[in-house]
Amino acid sequence: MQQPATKDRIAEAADQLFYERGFEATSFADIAAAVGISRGNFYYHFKTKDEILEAVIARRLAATRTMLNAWQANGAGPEQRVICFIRILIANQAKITLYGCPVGTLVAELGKLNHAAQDQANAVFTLFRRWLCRQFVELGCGTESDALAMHLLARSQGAAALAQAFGDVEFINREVALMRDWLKCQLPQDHPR
Amino acid sequence: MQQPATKDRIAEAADQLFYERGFEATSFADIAAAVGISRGNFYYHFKTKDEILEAVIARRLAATRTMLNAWQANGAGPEQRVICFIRILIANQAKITLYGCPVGTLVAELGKLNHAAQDQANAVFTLFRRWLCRQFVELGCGTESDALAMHLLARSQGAAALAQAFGDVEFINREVALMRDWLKCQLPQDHPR
DNA sequence: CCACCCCTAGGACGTTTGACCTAAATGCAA
DNA sequence: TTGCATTTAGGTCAAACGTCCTAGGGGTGG
Repeated sequence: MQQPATKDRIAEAADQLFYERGFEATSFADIAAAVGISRGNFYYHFKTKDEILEAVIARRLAATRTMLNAWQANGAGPEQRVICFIRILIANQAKITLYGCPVGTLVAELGKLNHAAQDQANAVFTLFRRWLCRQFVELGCGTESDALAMHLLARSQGAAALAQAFGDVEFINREVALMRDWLKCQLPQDHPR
Repeated sequence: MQQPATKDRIAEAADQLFYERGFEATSFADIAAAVGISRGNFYYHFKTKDEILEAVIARRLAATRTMLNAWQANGAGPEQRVICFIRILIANQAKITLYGCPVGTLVAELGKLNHAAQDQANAVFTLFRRWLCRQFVELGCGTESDALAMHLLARSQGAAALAQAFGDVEFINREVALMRDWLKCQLPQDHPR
């Protein structure tokens, strides 16, 4: 059945365009042109723009879940798993320098105008937050775990934001190194401040 | 002469609306309605939307310069001055939780569509960067000073981004506390507190 | 008193947007 | 074959957008 093919191609193109140009700045015509289909076909699959947004967010949620599950199952310990998270910044260096963090910029944009899908977009953050929290729990950080997860998320967001602002790829590497140093200091042995 | 009055009122209203709703999402009519003037009068003062954006950025640049100069002149040492910077997050807690960082969100938005004014908006970041760098130099951090400034900027951006995403005011307080702790650790040992 | 000019008001323009519709073509499956 | 899902190409619509124009108000200077 080719039903999912076109619908997925639309969601994929919309995903990319929403990331590169923003949600509001991307028009139906832009997406249709990117996929190479007619506007009519477009409405056959998605009736409103918000529907596309939901599909895009669902896509990102699924992709994030898959990635986190893969890390969870690859046999490494929690510290290595957190390092996997930190390394996302390096893996996506080029795009982050150009467009910032896909999650952060979308949440920020939707939040500015109280868009209904803001909570859904935020769910991606929550996914990372809970996953990171679990890693810190396994590392023995106890009740501090959620705070550590939030702090690491914030560091990532900040690194992405400034890398985009200054177009500085190298800055990401420096921040990643600092995060890895910070992570070492959060291990139970030297945890107490 | 009251010539600047209306022009400034427009820039002020646009500044606020660009912050709360974003640049693209704010229309001429929105700004005109906020100021209480007609769209025609509007065009008399600003011929294009980009002109308003430039005025808004100029406003923010001036306000930032004034703020930094005030801190520079208030007699405190460089460490206290950096703490002044960190405290911006607390002073603007409520708005940041709702709309994020004014500088960061604008730069991110303009960057997404290669807007010509992106560099001007970035200048606000550069202002903070250089000012912070000077403080760290005075603290004796030497060649690391600029890196420390960038790092602190990133931490602020991250704190603002996540506070907005999760609508969590308290998170800002925790990040501010962490930044102050971090700042203490950056002081060379021989530097008196 | 008149002329001038800064300021303001309100409407008109051309375009684009998201949304909707239609009629017909294509292809696959029962 | 019939039937259904998919795709195409095009047009329409109201609303909103940035932009632009003109007419008039109101004070100052000559």
